[in-house]
Amino acid sequence: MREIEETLESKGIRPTAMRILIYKYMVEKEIALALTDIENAFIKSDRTTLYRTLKTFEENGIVHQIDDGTGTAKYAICEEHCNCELEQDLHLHFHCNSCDETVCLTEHKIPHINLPEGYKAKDVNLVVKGICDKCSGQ
Amino acid sequence: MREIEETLESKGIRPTAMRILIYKYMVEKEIALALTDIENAFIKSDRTTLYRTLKTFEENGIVHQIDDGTGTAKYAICEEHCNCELEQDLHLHFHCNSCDETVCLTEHKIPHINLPEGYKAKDVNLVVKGICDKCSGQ
DNA sequence: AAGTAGGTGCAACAGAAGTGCAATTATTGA
DNA sequence: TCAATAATTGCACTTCTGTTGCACCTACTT
Ligand SMILES: [Mn+2]
Ligand SMILES: [Mn+2]
Ligand SMILES: [Zn+2]
Ligand SMILES: [Zn+2]
Repeated sequence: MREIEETLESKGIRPTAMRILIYKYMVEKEIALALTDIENAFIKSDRTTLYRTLKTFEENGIVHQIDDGTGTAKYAICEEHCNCELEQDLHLHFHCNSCDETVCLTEHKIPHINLPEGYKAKDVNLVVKGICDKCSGQ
Repeated sequence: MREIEETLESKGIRPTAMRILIYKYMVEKEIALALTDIENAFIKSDRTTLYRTLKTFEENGIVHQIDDGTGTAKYAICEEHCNCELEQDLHLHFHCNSCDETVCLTEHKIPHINLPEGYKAKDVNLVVKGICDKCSGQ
């Protein structure tokens, strides 16, 4: 708890009760979460607060946003020393068509992509869809 | 014109006036288009018609849908012998942060991605963002 | 020409994202 | 300590994209 407070403070944001709870929840879940997911977990709090909390987290490099192709944005806690606010977040994401969960595969970095003449890459997004380990293990 | 009719018929859909015009428009544009883009180009036609036309096109392998990370779906004409209805569409897409256009880089196939034990890939989406050739050439 | 299947237009709805403003809570410093 | 100030939260409302139901129209079939 104290640890989470320090993490938030170290990233320059004030560790309010709400923020600590949301951070804790996201760490425990281990999968990427949509605003709606968090909304359902914190029914006593307002959507806008959760929305702005995620935005603040993102702006301060606490979470990164993931576009997994489902149409709704997902968010996941950044790794310890990730600096995705500065550079791009290089790991790939996996979306399971069976359980509908999206996870960060932080160990799996995105390979270098070469582009035609004149194109300059700033960011790369790689999402693999299929069946996750939990679902294929049945 | 006759050519477009034949293309549509060969894919099993009726070549109505509307469909021919939309197909023609998408071929000429050469970039991936959102429903709204097409809507603005065909103000006399209804959103729903355009929406369902794109859906029909997609279901019959005439266009493929692209999620470029902007939050709105884009559509682009499929290559001559692409069979993205059956397998996944393997080329990568590029979104320019300057002109906001998304293009298919059909020559650039997505490299093989290896996944952790238990994960099974069915589809891969790779989007590179940055500055396109037209915009960097200035 | 009548019947039928497919295509189109209108209206309405759902969900996600985003904004303005007032109320509340936390921090500052006199 | 306590008023002033700044940050955070909650409520209401809007916009945008995607989607569906239903009625009407149009084009093929026999
Ligand atoms: Mn991630
Ligand atoms: Mn493409
Ligand atoms: Zn799964
Ligand atoms: Zn450009």
